Amino acid sequence: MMGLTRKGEYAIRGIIYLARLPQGKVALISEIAAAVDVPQAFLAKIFQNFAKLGLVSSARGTGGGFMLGRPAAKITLREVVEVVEGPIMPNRCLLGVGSCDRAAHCNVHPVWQKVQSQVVAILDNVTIEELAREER
Amino acid sequence: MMGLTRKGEYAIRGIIYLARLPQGKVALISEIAAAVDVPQAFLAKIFQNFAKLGLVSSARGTGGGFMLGRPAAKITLREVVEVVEGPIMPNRCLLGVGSCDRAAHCNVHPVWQKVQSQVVAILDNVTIEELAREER
DNA sequence: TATAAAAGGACAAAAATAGTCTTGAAGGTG
DNA sequence: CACCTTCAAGACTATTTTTGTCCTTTTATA
Repeated sequence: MMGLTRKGEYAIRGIIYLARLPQGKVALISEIAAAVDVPQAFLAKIFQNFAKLGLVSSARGTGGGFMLGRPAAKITLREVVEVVEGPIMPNRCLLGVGSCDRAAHCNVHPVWQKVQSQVVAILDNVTIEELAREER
Repeated sequence: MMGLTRKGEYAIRGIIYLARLPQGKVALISEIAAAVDVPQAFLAKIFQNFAKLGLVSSARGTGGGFMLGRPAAKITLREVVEVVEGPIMPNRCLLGVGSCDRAAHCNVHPVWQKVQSQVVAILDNVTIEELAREER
């Protein structure tokens, strides 16, 4: 329960790979996919999403490829996860008005709200730069 | 992402219904299902799990039905959720040895560990008794 | 123009979720 | 005992989500 899907894992692995590259270096999707052991076409989709959101920048044609769209220290784990998994949402109830007619008189609601904000807070506080650091 | 399934929602609704019953009163699965608006056969499965774990006690035959297996104040939301959804597990990595060969040198790992323990802590601190209280 | 790459869309397979149905077992009642 | 009531258990089915694949188009470079 409450689990990241494979897509989420792949996304994290992929962007960490980019973050570990020397400044200014671009990487082909084929290279990234091979390096982080993810089906290339699947990873390509994920990186398309990244690109649309500006998390990575992409260039086509010879010499093209992907690089981070901004410094790794400015990309949070939350962003990466939410791009592919959607908003962190422990329960439908939290979707908003109308989605849970019970919301008004539902004591469980505030619990999920708390869960959500705690998880968001944790993931917001982790940057890709930290995750990319090689340490032991 | 990170979401409760319908089964989880149903489980919570169902056990709260039980908790709101007067002491010692038993409820038929048909009654509960109608009251909380859940397919009866599906809810029956959920309650079978509850019974196996002792969260509810069940009796067959005329006059049978379900009641809480212990005081609502002694049943945590975490227990209820985990019975039907399995352990709270934001990432496969946390499953244990061998499940993630990256674990040893993976900086993301501790983040999921933190998420897990935070969520568990929240859900452990909420009892069904609290959830069953009618207030406004 | 030919080639290299990402973008985008349609499709397909597999797994998880959500739910049904049928039969069996246990317990009461006349 | 015969019969009815209720939960238990397992097999089955349908739907949705996840996890991919493949093919065509667009953009860029040489």
